[in-house]
Amino acid sequence: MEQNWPETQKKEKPEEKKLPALPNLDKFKQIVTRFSPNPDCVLHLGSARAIMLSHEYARIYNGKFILRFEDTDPKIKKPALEFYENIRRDLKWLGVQVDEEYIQSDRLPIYYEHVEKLVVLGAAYVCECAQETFHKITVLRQACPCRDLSPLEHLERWHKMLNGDYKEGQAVVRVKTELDHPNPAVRDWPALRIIDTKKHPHPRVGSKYTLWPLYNLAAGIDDYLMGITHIIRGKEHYTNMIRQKYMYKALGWEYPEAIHYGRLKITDAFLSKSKIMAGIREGTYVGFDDPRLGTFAALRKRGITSEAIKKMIIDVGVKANDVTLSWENLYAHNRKILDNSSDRYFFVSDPVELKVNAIPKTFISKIPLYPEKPERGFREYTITPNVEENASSFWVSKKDTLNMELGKIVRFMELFNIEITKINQQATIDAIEPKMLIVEAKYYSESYDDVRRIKAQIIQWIPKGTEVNCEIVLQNAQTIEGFAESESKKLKPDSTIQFERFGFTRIDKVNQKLVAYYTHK
RNA sequence: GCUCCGGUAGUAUAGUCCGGUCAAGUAUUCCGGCCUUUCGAGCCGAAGACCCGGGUCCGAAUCCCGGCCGGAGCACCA
Repeated sequence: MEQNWPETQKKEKPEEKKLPALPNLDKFKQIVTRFSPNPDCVLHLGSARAIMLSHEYARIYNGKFILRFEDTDPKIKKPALEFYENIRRDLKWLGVQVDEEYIQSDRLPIYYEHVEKLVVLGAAYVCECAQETFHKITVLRQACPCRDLSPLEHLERWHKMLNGDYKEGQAVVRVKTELDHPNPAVRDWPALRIIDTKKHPHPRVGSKYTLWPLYNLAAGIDDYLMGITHIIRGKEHYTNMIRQKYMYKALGWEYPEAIHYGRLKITDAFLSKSKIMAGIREGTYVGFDDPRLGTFAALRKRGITSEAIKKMIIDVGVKANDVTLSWENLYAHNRKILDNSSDRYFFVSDPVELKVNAIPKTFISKIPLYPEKPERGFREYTITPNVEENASSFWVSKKDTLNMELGKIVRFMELFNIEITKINQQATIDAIEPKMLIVEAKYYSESYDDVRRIKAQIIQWIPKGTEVNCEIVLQNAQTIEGFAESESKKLKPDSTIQFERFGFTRIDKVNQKLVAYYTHK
């Protein structure tokens, strides 16, 4: 026992938050969890709880994690081929190891078998009532005309269903519950219906089947057959557990442990499939990875790491109340990860030309990629003043010129100090186009120590002529244009860096132009 | 409307089952300071919460009742 179930709640130091122990562990030989998405959309942060918690528990207990595609609605929540692979890719990115994978559209005969069994047992029946009629009757806690027919008659109806004698909407299989159950939604729930797959072909199996299980039948049977010990899913499924328990009882099965957590939202992001899909269709979003979306694809593109998401989810835990996460919280986790793995580079936004005169010699600036760890290397720039004027021009951020005034000493980081000799009226700078600003300075001194005491502003600089055009895409999809230093051309797409005094970004494209996505400060 | 579930600082969470050690812990945010050739990291400090009202009890964040607020379900969706 002790070995099988490592401690989940060690007292120790309160360093890493741990998940609470799963209930009734000793009832099971091996813990089995599952994540069961409908491949009708991409995955987003709203699914993170189900994924991370289910997977994490499987790993903690040396159990098994199953991915199950629930693609049994070819009509309303129609799956699409692209999303199966998409979901697998997202899970991989999230660091999830799938031990087994199932696709429900491959398993229809299994569901049919169980339906037949339930019908024979008298635990399910084929109902020919119109939907509306059925509800009118059950609201009154009464049996519909079909319910009390003999199992034999229902078996006959069932075979008619299999034969295709009914058309869409003409019959439905219901699982018997209790007609006086306080919640009308539980009373004789529908388990399987007919879909005209000539009109609505399934993306994987086309028109091969017309009888399709509903959620409670398919998920309920699969959870049992796959040996799921702990179901971790959203609280919208709470009533489904109650419904399914009737079927389990009829079949003599024991229902797994079920944990229902609350909805997860994040401020200002759309975490609803329908809104995402609508936005894509209408062209509001450039794609599933549009930075405004809460999809994993978008988060990935923005440089949010899966480790940060995992930490966040473990932090949130399994409570039944809804949570509205703040981006700041996610960023804090992510920053800790990125800070260590990201090299530092220079970026100037709204570049302003700054000419430095009276440069006494050629300077070679070796700038560490990561100041605290020189062993990570350097990038190097040589500043050679022109012979006519001993001058050289640089690009600096307009933002930084806002603080400049005549006579002020400013340090070019890791290069030299300058004194401002010419600049537009301070009050007007803000309104002037960066290109129209005229800023000049003269060389002041080289050593950092010279300006340390006066706390001179330390700014980023890029030698004119070496700049790389750079576009930074923000979370709101707006972009910032500027220049990055030339060494940034060596960066690989998908790496994350920090543009000093600007923020962390993920490199998206390195061509003529550098395209980066802003991650966070 | 009916059936469930939940309400601890800005955000999230611990504690609630088995009332006292909780004048409420932690993370993050915010604020102040230190450090730093980044407005990042790190360090120190400060601020900030038990939905409301009754009841039980020597004692309630924890138990009971009522209210308020929030969420979910009430599909031939998942």
